[in-house]
Amino acid sequence: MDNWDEIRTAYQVARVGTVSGAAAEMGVHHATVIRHIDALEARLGVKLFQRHARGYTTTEAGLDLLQVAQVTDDQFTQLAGRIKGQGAGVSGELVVTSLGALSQFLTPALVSFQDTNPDIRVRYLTGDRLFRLEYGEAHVAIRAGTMPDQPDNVVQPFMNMRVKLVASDAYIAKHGLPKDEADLVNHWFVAQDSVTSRAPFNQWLRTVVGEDRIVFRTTGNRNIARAVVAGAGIGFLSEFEVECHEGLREVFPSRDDWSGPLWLVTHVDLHRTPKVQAVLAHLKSAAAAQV
Amino acid sequence: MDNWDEIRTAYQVARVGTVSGAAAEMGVHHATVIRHIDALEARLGVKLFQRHARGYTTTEAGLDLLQVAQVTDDQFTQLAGRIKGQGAGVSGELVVTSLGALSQFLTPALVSFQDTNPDIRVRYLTGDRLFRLEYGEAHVAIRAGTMPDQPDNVVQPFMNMRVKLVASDAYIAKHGLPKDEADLVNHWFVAQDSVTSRAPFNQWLRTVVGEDRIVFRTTGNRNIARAVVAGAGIGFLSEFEVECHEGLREVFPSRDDWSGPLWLVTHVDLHRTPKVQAVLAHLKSAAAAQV
DNA sequence: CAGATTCCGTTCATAAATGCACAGGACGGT
DNA sequence: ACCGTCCTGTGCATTTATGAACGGAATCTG
Repeated sequence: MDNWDEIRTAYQVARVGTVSGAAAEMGVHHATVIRHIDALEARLGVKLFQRHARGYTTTEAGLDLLQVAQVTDDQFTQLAGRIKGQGAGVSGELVVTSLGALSQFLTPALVSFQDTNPDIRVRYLTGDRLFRLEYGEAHVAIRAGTMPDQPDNVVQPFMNMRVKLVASDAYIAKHGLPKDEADLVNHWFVAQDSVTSRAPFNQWLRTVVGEDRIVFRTTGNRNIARAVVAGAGIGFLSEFEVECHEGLREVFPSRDDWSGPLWLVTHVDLHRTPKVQAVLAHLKSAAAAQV
Repeated sequence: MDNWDEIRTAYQVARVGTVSGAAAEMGVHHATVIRHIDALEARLGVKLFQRHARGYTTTEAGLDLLQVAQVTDDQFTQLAGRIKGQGAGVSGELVVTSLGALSQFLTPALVSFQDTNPDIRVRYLTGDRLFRLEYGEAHVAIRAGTMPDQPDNVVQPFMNMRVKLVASDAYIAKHGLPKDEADLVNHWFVAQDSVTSRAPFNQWLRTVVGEDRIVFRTTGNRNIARAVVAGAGIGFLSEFEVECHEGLREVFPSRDDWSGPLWLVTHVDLHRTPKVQAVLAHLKSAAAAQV
């Protein structure tokens, strides 16, 4: 049973009772209606209508089709309403993904967004692997580093993630504070496990101190924070993470060339929808308030 | 929400996950699939899919469409099965119409037909007005008189309705039996009210006896039978009606030129269906058994 | 009873949808 | 790192479906 348009034509004829009435209803020529009916009946091998001078009256088969197609028509009308409304309003699911390090900042921003848009259901995904926008895994992604250049992605600058070089009180009690940059080579550090990290502060660290001074390597910002707190060494933490740990002190004032840009990335197919636009605006205003 | 074919295309894409897969499924070119999706999305104003190199993945709107169209597809498949099966099998409603005079013969024939086809629901309509096949009021009609020549009707000879010239015992006791045809002018008759009746036996009666010998006219074969039984006069009754009344005697042996042909009439749109063919065969065999 | 209306049904010109061929990109295996 | 495969996307030729016009039949109406 392919060719649903012919079913729709037959439905209209069964509903209205005449070919010309159905043709006017659908805005097509009545010859088209006749052709659809003939084709459908030929394929089914059963007459759906009895033709006479006053119009078409349904056979039993046509009556069956009428009832089924009536339901279908209602279903499709409701579906169209839902889809159009969904595109217009700000509702449904909203999936945002980012590096785990940003959860301190993003979580409250997303909560307040959900608060102002009660029809939204937020899913905030963080993880080591990159969630891919092009597979529909997220509506909005926050990416760090150099500007992404995926062809189907819409990229906007978001904010700078300030990082601070901090040490715990326990570490300072044991090794003291570095006097200046040159003194850093005499200290111990905690850093990202991946040697190839392209984050600006990691590159800076690699140029200033040798690899042998990095005594603790781990994966994930959370583990780095724990290691710093435990006194394993000096390390870079985002300003959000510094705020939520006790006993951390900044060993140097933040340098601008440490901070890497963050990008708001959306898929081109979703970028124009009001929902995505709304959350983008909300996140940007939250970022502005942060500074 | 017109153009149900595009919905079907979108449904297949949502189900399969790729444009080319859906195109192969439907036996069309993948360019057609792309065009359908684009047109549907443009009309809805919402993206149904996110495009990427591995295929199409549904958005929320596309998922909604998938679920609705899935139901529709099932419904249409079942509908096609019902309609095709209905065309193939002998089931459903069967509407037969005839003159009331034939109910004595037709009713048992239709009962036995329903007995051998339990899925049949018989509606046997008799009435003064002619039920019109072209409006779908009946599947099969039994007509008397000259061969009908409606353009959309299929006409087959059915049987000859034997009529007998009978009188009641009460009449015979009063007036005696006619000795021969010439003696008929001395008797009294019961006949159809309509002077213009074209039934052969009525025409014969008009030529043999004068109008003034017809002392009782009424409408409907049933009333004629009652008048004859009551002794009002001699009258023509079908052989079926003679059988079910007591005290009637044939005044002459039946003449062949009294009997008028009966016709089985079906609408051309229904004539080829197995159901109609089955009932036609059954009625013909019943007529043959009658003779 | 005759004109007017409203249907259906068919033929031919036209517009629209379809198929084809090719290009470009992404992914996976060797 | 390269090649093969599978996917999407687009311009062009063709088939297909559609629209316009006419004819015919039945019904309604005054």
